[in-house]
Amino acid sequence: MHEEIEIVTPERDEGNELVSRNTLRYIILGLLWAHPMSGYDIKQAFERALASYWNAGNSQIYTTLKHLSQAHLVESEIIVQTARPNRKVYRLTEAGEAELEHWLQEEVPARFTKDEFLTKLFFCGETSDEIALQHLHEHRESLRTQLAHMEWARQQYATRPARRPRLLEYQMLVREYKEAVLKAGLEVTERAIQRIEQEHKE
Amino acid sequence: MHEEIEIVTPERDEGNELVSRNTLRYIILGLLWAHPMSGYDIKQAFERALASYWNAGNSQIYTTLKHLSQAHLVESEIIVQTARPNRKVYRLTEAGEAELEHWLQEEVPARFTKDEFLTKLFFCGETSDEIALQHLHEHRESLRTQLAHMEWARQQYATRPARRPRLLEYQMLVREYKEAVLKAGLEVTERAIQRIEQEHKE
DNA sequence: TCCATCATGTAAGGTGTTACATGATTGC
DNA sequence: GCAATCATGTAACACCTTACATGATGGA
Repeated sequence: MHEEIEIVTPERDEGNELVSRNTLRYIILGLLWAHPMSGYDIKQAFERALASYWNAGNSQIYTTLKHLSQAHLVESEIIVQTARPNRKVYRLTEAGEAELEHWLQEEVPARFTKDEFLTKLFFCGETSDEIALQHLHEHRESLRTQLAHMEWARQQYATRPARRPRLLEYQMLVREYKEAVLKAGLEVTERAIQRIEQEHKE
Repeated sequence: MHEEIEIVTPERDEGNELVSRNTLRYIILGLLWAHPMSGYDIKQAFERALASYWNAGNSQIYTTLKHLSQAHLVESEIIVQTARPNRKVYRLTEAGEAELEHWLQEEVPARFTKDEFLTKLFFCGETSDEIALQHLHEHRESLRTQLAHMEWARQQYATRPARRPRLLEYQMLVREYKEAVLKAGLEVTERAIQRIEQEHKE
């Protein structure tokens, strides 16, 4: 009896484009390129820096690491600890680096956009203005929280001495982008709230 | 021998909140509330009005209609046609209306954001500025196309005589929101392109 | 003749989320 | 004594995408 180890390699079609995108794989490769990390570290990296653009639960992170390992894109080493559970630290293999490089060059696929707030708001004409207002208020709160997080991130980037300035440069650009988009959304939301509240006072 | 018909009703937990969200279900209910429609019509409604906020393929639309039908939230009627394939037109049941109403009142769930462009840009410090620039150029094009579509939609809303002004009001708000967000993204993208191109001329 | 439109679907597989399981240490 | 943190994972399922299947009509 022997274990069958299934080697999962990303499939490419004739045009050398990935059939399945699995963004999470590449995010993990991108993170590991910067530093070798454990699954736990990766989850933390998401929460610190990436969560506004992409996020994943533990379970997905650990299973993806396993897949990457089976595809020989990463390799792991167990760091024995006494007072804490052992850590399984992953690093990129050469194949992993090549894979990441390929993803970075590849065009961003055009995908369906999905925005649950706008989708619900779209149908709010089928219910009362009170309900719509409540959604708008909640959304405003959410945007303010997110903007506060962006401000926090800005300060992090500003104060941290950059060991690798190129990495930081693009992370700051992404932060700037997200902040601008959130602000634009906030303005429209605030105007809408005012407008609807005005109509109801009259 | 008899067929077992599985009645799929949306599950609620004790707090009376939906366990699974299945936004597409509610979008379809929302569309059918306005007019009875066939699957084909729904696909077209997506392309005309909804695609910027949510979209779905044919296959998903037809299977979801089937589910909704099994859950007695919609009912269908076959419209026989001679020169074209028959149409299966769906309309809301009372249970369907109640379900829609419930969804409209329910808070928008906080979910992970996913933005493939920003995610890739985040890692562009790990590759060359040339590659980043190419992504930025492609993204700019995409934003311009989307903005053109928003302008088209604005004109549609402006010229169409509103049979049900409340429905339109919120659709226009959503359009306005999306447009503002796209514009904000375009500005940051254009600034970034200029900045990076400047650096390379020096 | 060839392609687009009308119209409805099935099958398979990839992706993402929730719930669950485990167990020691450190700080309040 | 209780909760949070550290640390890794499995199982089940919900959701989404791609590819495929069918077949008539009408216009370029």
